[in-house]
Amino acid sequence: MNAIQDKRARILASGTAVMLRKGYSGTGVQEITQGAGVPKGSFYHYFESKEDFAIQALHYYYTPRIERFADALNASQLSPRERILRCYRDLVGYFANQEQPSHQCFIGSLCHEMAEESQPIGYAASAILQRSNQVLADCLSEAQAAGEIAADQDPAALAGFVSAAWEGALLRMKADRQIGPLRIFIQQLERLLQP
Amino acid sequence: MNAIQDKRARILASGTAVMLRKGYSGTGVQEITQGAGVPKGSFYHYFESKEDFAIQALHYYYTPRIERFADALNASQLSPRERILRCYRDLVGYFANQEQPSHQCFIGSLCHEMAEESQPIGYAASAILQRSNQVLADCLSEAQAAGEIAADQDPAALAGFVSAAWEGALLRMKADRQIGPLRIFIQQLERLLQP
DNA sequence: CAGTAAAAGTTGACCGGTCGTATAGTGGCC
DNA sequence: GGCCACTATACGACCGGTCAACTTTTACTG
Repeated sequence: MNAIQDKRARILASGTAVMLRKGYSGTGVQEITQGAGVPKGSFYHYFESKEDFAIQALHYYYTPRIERFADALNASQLSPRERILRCYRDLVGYFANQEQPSHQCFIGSLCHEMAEESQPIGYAASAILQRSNQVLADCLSEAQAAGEIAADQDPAALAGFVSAAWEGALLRMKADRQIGPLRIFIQQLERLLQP
Repeated sequence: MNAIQDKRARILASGTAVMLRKGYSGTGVQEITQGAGVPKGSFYHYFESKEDFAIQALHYYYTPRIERFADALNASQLSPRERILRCYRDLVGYFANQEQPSHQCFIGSLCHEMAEESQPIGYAASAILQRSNQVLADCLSEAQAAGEIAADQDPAALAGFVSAAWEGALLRMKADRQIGPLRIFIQQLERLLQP
């Protein structure tokens, strides 16, 4: 009972890590199971296919992250606007502390590679992005009610724009290998979140 | 002389198209040469390796695009701000006319997959993004001089932010299979480009 | 309980293919 | 005949996925 959960989790952990680095096509089932220390045959016992695995991995990876994101945006003594800014500033700080700024956006890489070829993966990715968007939109709505951002902004639309811009900034950082794009993002975000 | 250029170009054209759809790892050398109608053996006569090919393909694909982008942003009777907006509106219009909105961002997908694993690809991608950025920044600078956008904005930074946001919007469109994210981008861009 | 048979869970050897790449050769031109 | 741009072929490695065989659990019987 616990054992099967354990193996499944180990495959998920190992596979997510590898896919994060090498992408979907670049990752072999063998490499995943090897990293997890389980026989290759087990992979297809716990997952229907590599595609199915990727979908499970997406949820495995993002469920706790979205939860933490929501916590950071909800429970705080700061104003809604400041909570959002702090969130992103913290993220930038995290990357700034790396000697070689690098980041693998799991959902971004999976989308680019597979959203078109595989509808199920596209759906899963879309659902996760939507959930994350909702969290941010709720906080923006709160900020709007507090008069911290312009009243004529649609919170959901603004949330989508901010998420997209962040995604793009991460990609740019990856290419440039420096956090300049993230600093620009913060600077523009501050400007965007104004009454 | 012409023949070798022709074959090289055909490999580039075919390979770029395939990689656009399937990504770097998902594309086989065989598939590329098959699509180009040349023997597989020829591939390594014209390109050092698959990695080298990807870099050449990046330039092959983006050089004319950046040129057209620059033309659209330079030679026009419209104001700089309107030229930028029209550019992006046209792009959105293009996607809106597809029954199934889809887009493959070559550079985005290559970055996600390879920017980290392969430094040469990362460099090439970074250089192209920078060139594209410069074009937009120049136009923004012009708009600023004309008093169309806020004077305290750094044109280069703003250009980077806009590009990143566009990139993210495209990715989101790909996952959602609808152009909502692009419409949001336009709406926020209009707001961003204001005195 | 002990014994056992059926069911469920687990796995590694193996499948047909494709991968990126090296190289020995081919055919045509000086 | 010598040269060289070009390509057919072969290579070992690895791909995602299958499945028969093995092990463990479960359920039931005497």
